[in-house]
Amino acid sequence: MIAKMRKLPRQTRAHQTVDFILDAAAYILAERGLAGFTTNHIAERAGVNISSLYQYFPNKLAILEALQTRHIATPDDGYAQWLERLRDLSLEEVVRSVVDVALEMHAANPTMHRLFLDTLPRQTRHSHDDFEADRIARIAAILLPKSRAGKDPDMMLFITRHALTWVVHEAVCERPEWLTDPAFRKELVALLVNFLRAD
Amino acid sequence: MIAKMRKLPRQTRAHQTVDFILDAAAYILAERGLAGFTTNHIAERAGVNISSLYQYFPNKLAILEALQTRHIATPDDGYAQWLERLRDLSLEEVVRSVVDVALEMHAANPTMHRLFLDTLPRQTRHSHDDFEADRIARIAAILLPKSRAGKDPDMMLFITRHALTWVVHEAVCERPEWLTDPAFRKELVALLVNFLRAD
Amino acid sequence: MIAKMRKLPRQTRAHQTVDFILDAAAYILAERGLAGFTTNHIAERAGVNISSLYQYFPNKLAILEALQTRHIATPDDGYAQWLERLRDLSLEEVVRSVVDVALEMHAANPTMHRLFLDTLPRQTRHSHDDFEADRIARIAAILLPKSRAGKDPDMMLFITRHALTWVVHEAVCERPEWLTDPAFRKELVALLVNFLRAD
Amino acid sequence: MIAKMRKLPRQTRAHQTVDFILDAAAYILAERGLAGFTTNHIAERAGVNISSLYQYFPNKLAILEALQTRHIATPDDGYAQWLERLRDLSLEEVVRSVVDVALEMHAANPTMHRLFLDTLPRQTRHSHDDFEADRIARIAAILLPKSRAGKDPDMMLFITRHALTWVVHEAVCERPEWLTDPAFRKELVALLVNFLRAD
DNA sequence: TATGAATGAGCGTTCATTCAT
DNA sequence: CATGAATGAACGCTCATTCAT
Repeated sequence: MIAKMRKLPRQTRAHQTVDFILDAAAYILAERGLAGFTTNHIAERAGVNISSLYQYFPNKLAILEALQTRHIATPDDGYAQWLERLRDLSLEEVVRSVVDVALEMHAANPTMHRLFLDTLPRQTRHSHDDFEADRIARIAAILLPKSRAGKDPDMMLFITRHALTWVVHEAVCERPEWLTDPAFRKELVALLVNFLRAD
Repeated sequence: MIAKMRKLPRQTRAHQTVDFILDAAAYILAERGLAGFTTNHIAERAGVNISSLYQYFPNKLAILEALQTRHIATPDDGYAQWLERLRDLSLEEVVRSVVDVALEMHAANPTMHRLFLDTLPRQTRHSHDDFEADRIARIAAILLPKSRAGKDPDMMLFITRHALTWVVHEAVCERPEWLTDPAFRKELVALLVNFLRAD
Repeated sequence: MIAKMRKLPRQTRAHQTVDFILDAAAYILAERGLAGFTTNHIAERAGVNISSLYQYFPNKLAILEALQTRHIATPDDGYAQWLERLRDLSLEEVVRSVVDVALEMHAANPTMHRLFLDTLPRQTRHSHDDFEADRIARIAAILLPKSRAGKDPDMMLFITRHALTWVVHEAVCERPEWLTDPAFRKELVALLVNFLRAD
Repeated sequence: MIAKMRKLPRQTRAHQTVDFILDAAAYILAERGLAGFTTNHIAERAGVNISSLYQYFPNKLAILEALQTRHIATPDDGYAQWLERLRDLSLEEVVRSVVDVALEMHAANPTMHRLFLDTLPRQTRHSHDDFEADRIARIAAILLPKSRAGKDPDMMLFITRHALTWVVHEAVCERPEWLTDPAFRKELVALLVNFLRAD
């Protein structure tokens, strides 16, 4: 968010402007899709002049990225601690915790998550997934030692990661109510635990 | 492919033209993404006049859809028979068979599959997935009786379906070589069987 | 109609083709206006191939002209005789006769006449009016000697001619039922007779 | 002119742009007819970017309408007063006054009036004539009581209105010099007075 | 800092017309 | 004689972006 912005807003008024723009951008993206996602429309909807928009964002893509970035919780200290605590838990407890986090993350603002999943092609989709991947990778590093010894740990990791991610993603799009349903959480845990624990 | 075409090519020359157009469309989509997917570029690349393009396709979207349709194997008689034969198999055997089919389908032309997954947003993606969904749904109807009794069969089905689909999709995009790797197939089977068979 | 056609249809089948084309042209003109009056649409509506159309008409304009020509009664022998007979009548009788002819001409196919008046700009409107003008001019040559001596006979003629023509035209467009109403005819006669006769 | 514009020009520079566009539009319409009346040509001739044109006019038709509107004198207070004064005049004086106004209106800018009459089909012609119709209708309300009692007053009105309008229109197109010729005015008055006063 | 005005490249699409069969 | 296929020029219009106030 910082990296790609032309200049940082120094006054609160400017902060507002940026927020207006991003809100408008979200609205436009939702309402008219990626094709209708035009700087002119965004500016108009935001009630700011198109030139003002370009004062904060160097180009259209930057808006899209800022939009995505705004909805990813940046990992903080709490995260590191949480990660640390996982080490001492059982496989099932770890998985349960991970699944919980994934569900919570998406349950927080499912419409926004869905927006990106629905309108953006894979290529355009922002680091979001990278972030997630990274986190899950770290977690996996904790998980693997607790799991059966598969031939190719990378492969197990890959499957675990994407199965979880995408089943949640599909739920975001098609069964958002499940995101807070304990039964769903239980099934997800079953899916992963049984896979990792092995036969 | 037929449905959405403006008029059917009658002469072989015309058939060629349509093929050129679709080939070019694939090329353009791969090379410049959905944003660069313009009728003018497609026509130019195809070496046909833009008007010829519009003689066969009523608009841009139709080309995209034709492109997707061209790469879906239409279920045939063999499919029905195969489906029938599943009934008498064990859970594990059924899953194995299903996973095999999924892998084969994508292994056949992974670049093409990836093309769509990478460049098209969910919304634009054609019935392909619907097809797949339908098939997997039928299969699931066979699978469920052989599985543990979950609280919500719909949920189990949902998870099974998307876990398989998307792990394969991600493999298409990032580990295409796995599509023919027996180890990958074995892990996938493990994922699903252990989930369905229960805890 | 003959003059501008590329080749004369020799067989009855060809005659039909030409008729189909003109019928379709009329339909298209009525339904989509002059802007939608395209050779492709006409051919399609006529059920003939576009190339066949071009075998009979050298270009689009020719169709439009043929269409207009088809609906002008070409002056024949009866006309000359009728004209001759006018010479011996009184002013009022002549005017009555002229008004009758004008009304009959337009009453015959008012929708067609209206079509041209509504959709074609003055410039594009075919010789129709020229024809009419010519006839009315001849008639005027008979009328004038029977009328008062105005300062500028050309002017009187101009006014008489256009007043009649356009009042009828407007009636065609907005009060087609008047075209056969004796009261309307009587008023038109009054308009012209009182103008020509008097003070 | 205001109604159909996308946004109002705020700076004088913008005002100029709009004027340039309308001037160019008039030129193009005159020079190449309605068929050649393309937004690209207009913009080029106006020396402004095509996008600027679209910033002020939502589409091609709007330009045409603005062009027509620009040349209709909007009825003002003077008009109402003039109308009032007619009430106390004799039939002949009223008609004379009305004819005068009609002639003056068209004499003011005959080429412009001709432009519309020649190039635009009836359907496309703007409210101009409606305006005129409305005014003449009001006037007719004053005229009729002073006239003979015809069977169908609506019919008399119709004839009076269109005879005047179209004879003037034809004069605009073919005898513009007559618009200021007292003889022409006298003949027009004769046409209408003798019709209304009756036989 | 924010606004109105301007711009050029390009897009999707249709048209009148001609060529090959 | 009639058809299917092809073509190039043009059209209306929008986009992301920059300049002048």
